[in-house]
Amino acid sequence: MSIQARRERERAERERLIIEAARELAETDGWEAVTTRRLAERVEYSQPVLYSHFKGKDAIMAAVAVEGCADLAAELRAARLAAGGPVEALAAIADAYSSFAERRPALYDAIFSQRVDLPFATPEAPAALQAAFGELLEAVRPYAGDDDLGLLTETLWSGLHGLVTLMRDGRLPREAHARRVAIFLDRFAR
Amino acid sequence: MSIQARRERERAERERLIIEAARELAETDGWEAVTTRRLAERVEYSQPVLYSHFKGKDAIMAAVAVEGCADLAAELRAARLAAGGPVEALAAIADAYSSFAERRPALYDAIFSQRVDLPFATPEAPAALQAAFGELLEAVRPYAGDDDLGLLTETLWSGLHGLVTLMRDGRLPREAHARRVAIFLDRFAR
DNA sequence: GTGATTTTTCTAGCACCGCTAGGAACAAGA
DNA sequence: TCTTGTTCCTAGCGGTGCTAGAAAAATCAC
Repeated sequence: MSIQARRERERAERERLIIEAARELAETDGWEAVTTRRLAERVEYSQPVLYSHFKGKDAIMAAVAVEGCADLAAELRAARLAAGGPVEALAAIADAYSSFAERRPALYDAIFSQRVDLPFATPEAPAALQAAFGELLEAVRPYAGDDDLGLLTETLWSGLHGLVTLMRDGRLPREAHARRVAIFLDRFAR
Repeated sequence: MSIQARRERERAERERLIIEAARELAETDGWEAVTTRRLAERVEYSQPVLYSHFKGKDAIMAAVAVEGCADLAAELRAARLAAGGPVEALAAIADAYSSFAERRPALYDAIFSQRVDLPFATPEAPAALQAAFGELLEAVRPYAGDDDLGLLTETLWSGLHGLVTLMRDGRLPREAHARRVAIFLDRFAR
């Protein structure tokens, strides 16, 4: 019995190791540098062990995404709680969102851009993801008015996502990002 | 003299052939199916000829993107001109934008999502791209108020882009898309 | 402790990718 | 018809994700 437990513990440890290696590699060199070979080398195992933990590279990315989402949720929460009133909270959460995307692009991409099969807008969505969305939702609540709160939050999220992604891959001038966000929030909350 | 001209004409023709093949393949099977080998087979030349026309696969995608952008610009323009007043025009253009992204996902991705080095927010940006942006700009103009028209247009664009991309890759429930767009436009124009 | 069995892990390789060097085939001019 | 210059293809490089089957290690039975 105990030996089975030890084995499972070791397996879980190694799984963590893989996820961390993937995240580190992605954050330093970008996702295109995250290959199964490099990953295997990092964790000091051969390639096939990765496939005993994850179905494939996509699943590894998904795992990294879920973890990263917890970080995002925490940052959003901190920003929201530190703010004085509803106006500041909305601005703070938008700022935290942008900041996360800028500081941790690889993580942001894994969560929101890369094609990776995570359940999103369903009850089966990872808790961290729901938590992050929940933070946005609370910031939006004061502005809901007659609109559906969930849909309105999704709209805010989409707006931020669009602003951030188009800016980050060079389709919108970076220097005006803050002003665009300000305009967006102003209209959103008006 | 004439022989040189014929050669250049043939070259241009073949270049068109490559771009069309890439677009078709991308639109039917997705960009991941567009490989230099398959492309070469389609145009009935060997792989290396592609590289005598384009610097690499990215450049081919960029060429497809520019072409596709002309289509988008035309559709946006048609939608805008067919609309009665400013309110209808904004709704129509948002609808046309969404519709383009849904009907021609591969094209949309090449233009707005894939990492492809096109000059965007500069004077050197392809004319088609500027034309598409210009259509958005005209639709936004009546709503500018005290805001900078360019920035405001970028914000609208970002919002639509976010809504469309998150919906299209399964991160937002598809069925509520129209309602989200409506909410967004309502707040945007309020 | 020793042999059999089960589990884990690695070696080697598949089919594919983008891209390119170097030689063969072709077309143009003498 | 022969030479020259251009065009184009064959073959191959180093890489990718992923997997079958052998080797090694750990566990169990005696």
